[in-house]
Amino acid sequence: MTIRQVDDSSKMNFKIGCDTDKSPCLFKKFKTKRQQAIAEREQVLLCLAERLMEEHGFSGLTMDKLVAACDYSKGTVYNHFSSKEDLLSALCIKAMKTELQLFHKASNFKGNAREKLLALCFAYRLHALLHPTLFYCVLTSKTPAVAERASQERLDTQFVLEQQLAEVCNQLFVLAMEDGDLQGREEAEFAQLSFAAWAMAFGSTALMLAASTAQLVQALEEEKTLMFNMNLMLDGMQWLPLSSEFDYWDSWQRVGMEVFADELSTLKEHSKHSGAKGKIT
Amino acid sequence: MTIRQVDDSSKMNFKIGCDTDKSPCLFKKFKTKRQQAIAEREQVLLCLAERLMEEHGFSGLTMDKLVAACDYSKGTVYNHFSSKEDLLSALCIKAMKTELQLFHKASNFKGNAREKLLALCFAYRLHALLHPTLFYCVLTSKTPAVAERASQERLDTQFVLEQQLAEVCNQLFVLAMEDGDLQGREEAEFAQLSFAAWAMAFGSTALMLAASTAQLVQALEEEKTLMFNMNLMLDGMQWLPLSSEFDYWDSWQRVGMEVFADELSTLKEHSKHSGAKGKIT
DNA sequence: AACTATTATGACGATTCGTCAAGTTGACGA
DNA sequence: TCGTCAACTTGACGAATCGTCATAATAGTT
Repeated sequence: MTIRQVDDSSKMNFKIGCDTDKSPCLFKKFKTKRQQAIAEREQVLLCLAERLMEEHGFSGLTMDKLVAACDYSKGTVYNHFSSKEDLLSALCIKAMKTELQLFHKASNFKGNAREKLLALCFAYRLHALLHPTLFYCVLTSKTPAVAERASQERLDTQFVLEQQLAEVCNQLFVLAMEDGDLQGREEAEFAQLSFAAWAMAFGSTALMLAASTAQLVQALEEEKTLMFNMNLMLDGMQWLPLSSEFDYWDSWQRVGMEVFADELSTLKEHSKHSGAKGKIT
Repeated sequence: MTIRQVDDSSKMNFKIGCDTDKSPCLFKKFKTKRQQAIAEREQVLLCLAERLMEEHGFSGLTMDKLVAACDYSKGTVYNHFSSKEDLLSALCIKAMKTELQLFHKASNFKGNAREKLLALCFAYRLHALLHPTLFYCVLTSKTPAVAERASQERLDTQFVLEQQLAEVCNQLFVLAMEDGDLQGREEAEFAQLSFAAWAMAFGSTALMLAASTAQLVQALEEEKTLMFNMNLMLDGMQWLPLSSEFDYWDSWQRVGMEVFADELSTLKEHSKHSGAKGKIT
């Protein structure tokens, strides 16, 4: 199997088994029970960190608090995450993984290519609403302040996940092309079009999440706004069928009922318990 | 003792270019020289803070460092900014004010309504490139972690500025309607359409600024991407003339040459001195 | 059991945030 | 010019946090 990492002896003492699971389809390839236990503990720590952040807000996540909340000492925690930024980066990875799962679920929606893309956007917004703190976490991880202090391994993982997320979107353009819904576009343009879709979904979602700006758009129906914006842009791409000749609001609602019923009820439950909007502080 | 608007004739700042009450609280009327001096000092502190952030990065801005860098004591600095978040909020206001100035400049571009909207986007991107750290600053200020600890007065100012920025955009929709370039839209829809434009401009700009995602779009021509995305969406709105029948790339370049020549040369100068991209850490 | 490589511990120094009691300033009236 | 007092300034301080490292504990091997 894999050769043991004997080479880098200087780091050996300080780095524990940061699981080298760059490949998502992972065999758990741990030599010892010990490393296995360490990897499992990392997941426990991450869940704890996520809970701390959801409860006490974004700035309420502290290495000291995490240490106090778990059964291990500071040194042990620092063996897993070399800095607070590294922890953030790990949380970002966790968020992207669940996002990817939602994406895969969304692309199973039965419908034409454009409906599937809307389903993807539905998943994107759903994820942001379910985990608003993690959404900010992903944003923050792009900041150089974080990126510069995160371990290279995690940065690589982030990059891979980003590509996988983008690939799900790209495939829909290929599908639309095959179905004849998108004409006169070169395959080389797909990256550009895909980026446009991503930018619109991200921009709309992020702005709607931001509290103060919400005052400006409170007159709008938040639920419909993302779909509305995406439709504007997809019409601009001449992606058939156009929104004037197809009831995408019906599709949007069906995505919620047919694919994400569980998540939506969780969301309702959640917002009942904790006020109007998820706390992010 | 509260004689408010009596002594303004003696304190009038004769600024070239009729500055009536556009900026809400910059040129207030001060009762005493002392308060005048304090207000001026606040501007000095803000400039210092901005420089600290540009030099040492986003996380390099510290109250302690600011205190060390200026000639005043900690208590005095805290008299101006009640917390680090309040300072961030003040920087955000500063950023939005310069952005508003760029917006006004942009709307003077000679052309049809859609060209003017593109000019606005040009200004938006320009501002982000000129002050990447301030761009992140504005983003961060929307975060509850910051908003909850900023003074109410600053939050109000932010809200006013936000409305003014949005109003510049809204006016272009009115203009397009009057010119017959946008048909079949109710005025009630303007807020929605304006939000869509804002979301697209913000999403595209923010994603392109984020370092790691830039790897995904490095194949694209960054310079053209924002314009491309905006055109997709504006075509979707049926905002005439459509991009298929008008050379907006020419307009885009003319905006740079005719309106923002100075800023562009500053930008080039800046990027020469300090590597490829602005540091944000 | 003894030995060694790996992991765990928590006290510690360094930074940073924000406060406050004591000291200083300056506008104003006498 | 001087005294007064409200407003402003100062910097030492306590609390919280970050990250390190010498030392203790443990698992695996002989």
